[in-house]
This record gives sequence, C-alpha cells and structure tokens, in this order.
Amino acid sequence: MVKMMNYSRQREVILNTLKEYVVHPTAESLYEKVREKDSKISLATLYRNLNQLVENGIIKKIDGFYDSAHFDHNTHEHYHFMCRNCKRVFDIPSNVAPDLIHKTEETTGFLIENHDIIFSGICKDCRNDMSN
Amino acid sequence: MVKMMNYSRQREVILNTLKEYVVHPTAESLYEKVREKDSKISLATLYRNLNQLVENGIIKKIDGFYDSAHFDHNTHEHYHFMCRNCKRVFDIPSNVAPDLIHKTEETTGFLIENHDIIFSGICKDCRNDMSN
DNA sequence: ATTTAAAATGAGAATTGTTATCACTTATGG
DNA sequence: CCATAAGTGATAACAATTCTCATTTTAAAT
Repeated sequence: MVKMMNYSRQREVILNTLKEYVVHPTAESLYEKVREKDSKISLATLYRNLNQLVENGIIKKIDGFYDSAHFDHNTHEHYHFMCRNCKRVFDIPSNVAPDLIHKTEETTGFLIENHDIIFSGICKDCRNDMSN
Repeated sequence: MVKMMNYSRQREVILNTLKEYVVHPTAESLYEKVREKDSKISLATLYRNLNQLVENGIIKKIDGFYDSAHFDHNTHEHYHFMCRNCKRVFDIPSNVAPDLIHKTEETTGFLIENHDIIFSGICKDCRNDMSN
C-alpha cells in the first residue's frame, strides 16, 4: 500500500528546479532558485517536499558532507564527491567499486539496505585553475 | 609547521574514553562516559577537543548518518555501517572496495583527499534476534 | 623558581540546519 | 459540489554544534 501523494504546484516547482542541476544543491541554494520561480513558497514547504520525495524514492538525500544535506534527482546507483575548493557536489559512477554490496554482506553478515561513498578533494576544474 | 597542542587533562580523558569504544559513539554519548570520569568537563571542551583531535589526524569524524556525527579512534583505512535497528556504528574493512581511490581518480580526473563509505541496514546481531 | 604568552577551560549564549505546530487552502473521489 | 485528506505559509521550536569571554593552566624562557 503505497501512500498516495496529492498533486501540488509547489512540489512540481521544487522537483523541476532540482532537475535543472547537474551538481547537487543544498536545501538552501535550491530554495533560492525555487523562489525565483515562485516567491511565495515557504522554506517549510521546501523541506517537507524534499523529505517526501526522498521517502517516495523520487530523489536522494546526500548526507555526509560537513555542513548540510544535498539533494540529487539521479536515483541510479552512483556515488558523490565534494570539491574542497568550489564546494560543488559531483556524481561518481558506481563502477569504481564493483560488487561492493555483495562483498560487504559476505564479509560482515550484515544486511545492507543503503550505502553511499563520499569523496572529497579537488575537482578537475579547480586543479586546472590552480596550475595556472 | 605543525601546530603544537599543549597537554590537557581533559583532552587525555576524552581520547582515552573514546578508545574504550569498539563501536563509534556520538559526541553526546561519549560525553556521558567522559562525565563519569570527570564530572566537570564542559560540553564545549568535548567538542573543541574532538575537533582538534580530528584536525591533527588522531581520530576520525564520521559524518553521513542521519542525525549527528560519530567519532572513531581507528585511523586506518576502513568504512562504516550503522544498524537501523540498534543504531550502533561498526567498522567495515577496506578490502570490500579494492583500489577505490586510484580508480576514482583515473575515472574522474579529480584529486581525492578523503573518502568514506557509509552503509546502513541490519547488523548480524539484530538479524539473529529478529529471526527468533 | 618566576615570569610570561599562548593555549585551554567552563558556563552559557548564539548560530545553523531542520522539523513541528496550526489555522487556512487546495486536491481528489464519490 | 461536498467531504475529507493532503498540502501550505508563517513562524516557533528544536537539536547539534560553535562562539564568547573571563579565568585557569601549560610550556618555555629567563
């Protein structure tokens, strides 16, 4: 029994705005963009809808970066990298860690339900800029 | 030029207490244990010292679990799992993802400085308990 | 040993990201 | 079109963490 979500204009704006991102914003920076399209949407509505979209598997929440959560419209298996310099959060393809779940379950006897790999360092753009 | 840390009794108590853990506590639960040994240590002192120990590479901070940070006295490369049921945070050996840094740097052109894998699910003990 | 400057402390206020409350509005199915 | 469940905006509340500041402790140099 999947709990029904009613339509809401605000949720649509929020999801569409998130989909415009290639990198993955915090609630705060997403809120700025959302407000450009609908200046009445409240911050509580943003958080409520982000949580709801996460619970329904439509988007993913990325925890693990030092400050606040980031949100990702890509729900395929992949991992994340934050640049220490520009603070952008990029996708990392999942083939960098083949067979990770299976190996971990074998090794530990734990049941793995969720996982993410969180990398940080310097992205390609910033490396190039630094060497100039 | 490594910044010198002066000795402090409080820091010693905090580090020693952290070392008693097999699983990895939050600041809050570590604080309870620390207060049993020295009931005068302030919460600010705990946080200040944990951050300082992290900056000096003596302990590691584990972000990425839904609520608060956990702290780990084991600085060897390894990963982390939180049980959804008992909320304990366990170590996962790093050989579940061989050559992860190298492959990721190759694939992306990014410079990787830090990384962690965050798993969640049900630990072995809780699986056993559940099947009773 | 005494002095001195930097480092650390305790207590509590402040800050930040996020969630809860509540009166009101909108969506949906009969 | 009515009833009811779901969603909203505004703002208060919250929890984790950091900051402030007057006082104390450490280290190292006299």
